[in-house]
Amino acid sequence: MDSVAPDKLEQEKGDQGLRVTPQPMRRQVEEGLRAAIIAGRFAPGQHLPDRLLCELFGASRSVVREAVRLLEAESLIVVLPNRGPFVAWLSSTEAAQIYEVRGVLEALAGEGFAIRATDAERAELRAVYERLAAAGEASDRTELLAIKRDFYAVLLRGCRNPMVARMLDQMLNRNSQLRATSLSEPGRLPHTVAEIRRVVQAIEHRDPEGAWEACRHHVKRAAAVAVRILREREERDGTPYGREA
Amino acid sequence: MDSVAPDKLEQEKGDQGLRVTPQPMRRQVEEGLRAAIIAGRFAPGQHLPDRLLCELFGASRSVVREAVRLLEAESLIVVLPNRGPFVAWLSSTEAAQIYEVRGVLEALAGEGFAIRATDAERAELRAVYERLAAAGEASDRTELLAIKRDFYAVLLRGCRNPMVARMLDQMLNRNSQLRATSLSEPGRLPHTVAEIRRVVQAIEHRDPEGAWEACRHHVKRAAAVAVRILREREERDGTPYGREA
DNA sequence: CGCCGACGGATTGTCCGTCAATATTCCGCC
DNA sequence: GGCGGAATATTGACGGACAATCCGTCGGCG
Repeated sequence: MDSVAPDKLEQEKGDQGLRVTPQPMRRQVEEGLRAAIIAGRFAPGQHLPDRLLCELFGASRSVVREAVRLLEAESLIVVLPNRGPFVAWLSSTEAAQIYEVRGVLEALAGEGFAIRATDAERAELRAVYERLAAAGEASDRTELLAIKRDFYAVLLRGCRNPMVARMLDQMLNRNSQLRATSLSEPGRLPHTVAEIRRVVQAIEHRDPEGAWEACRHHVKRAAAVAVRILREREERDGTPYGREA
Repeated sequence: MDSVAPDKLEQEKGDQGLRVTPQPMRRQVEEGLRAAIIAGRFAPGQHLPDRLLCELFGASRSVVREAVRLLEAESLIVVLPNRGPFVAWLSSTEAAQIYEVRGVLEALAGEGFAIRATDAERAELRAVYERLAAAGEASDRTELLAIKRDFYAVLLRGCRNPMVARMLDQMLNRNSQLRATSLSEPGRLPHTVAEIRRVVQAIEHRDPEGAWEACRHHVKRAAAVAVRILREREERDGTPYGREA
């Protein structure tokens, strides 16, 4: 059994370089489906027959099924035996657990950023924060979500730990629908801005412990709001997953 | 676009109950392949042509490819475009990053166990620890690895947080080969036992903070040993992945 | 009237054969 | 001996086919 090791091949994904060959079809389906779920274009709990996905993406069943398998591993899709794929949904307890994990990962990312990021990256983070602070209550949700997405993009890049980035990214994807609702909670925005400011300030002072605490604090607050909303919704209409189109 | 939610279906995996229907072939391939990689039956960096996997598991290409996709999402397999799947390998810096993530997750698990585990589970954990303490230097690696696997099984069950369990399980799988080498480091075992004892004691005292610190400390120590060994190995033979049969 | 069971449609799980695109190997040629 | 190109192997993707399973419906029966 030979174990020939590929020579100068990188397994990192960051170095696709100047590669011009198109992504394989599978990736396109995978990314499209992931984006659609994260954006809430499919309702949680919705059934996704592979025939539907086939004609939606214009791909064959093999490709669709492989993409579904990947998203299943990310817990964005749940595959029931002999029933097929469903869009994953969250109960309030699951959401609380996710926030718990997200808290420590985000703290780790903040700490790493404070230690290892470049000055340019610090400035970038500050700039994103300023955009958030400038966005008043008037801004719509999509604007706010975009800013927060950018914030995390900078944070995950600057923390210099692809593993943290991968895991935290999964967590953020997993509760992306929730973030939309918790961000739109009336009166929540000023608190969010203040919490993020603490993170940015700690990072600018190169204070890893401070960044750690600020991140954990922020996630803890966000979790409290999101879980409360989710629990209220569950009490109101009995089902843990939405039914909006 | 209807979004009919399946009624009392659970998406948790823990409740397969008394289900007697055989797992789909795909799961068998997936689990077999995962187990083989974790056990080190394939060398890191080894190429796994799907034809090989097909006749190895007696399955068709579709099944094999879907299983590979899942393991790709777990980072146990790396798929190079137009080259196919390879067994993932670790550089010393990647290993360090994994240990960093594993540290906070394990701390979170320990904390959760201290807070939420039942008395029976505490006793179980203590029992596993006693087995570890009893196993002298004489024991072979497979025995030690089995005990540690049991330890983590109890820990992940008792922490009452399936998300932490999933993530941490992935991390443990990812560096399973490393654990074998770091456990067999001469003189390391007594330290390991002492570190684990601190974890168990803190949990028995229902001291979440103590458990947190003890877990982080244990992982930090294990990381130091593993990364050092890996770095030495890289310096010695230049390649970050083994070539043993 | 309501429950139970059989039938039929729909969907998944799996396999197979085919074809194009790409990577690897090897061989002849200069 | 090095180089270029053909031959081969492997992946990426497609579509059809078939059995097994699940779901809803309909009809029979107590």
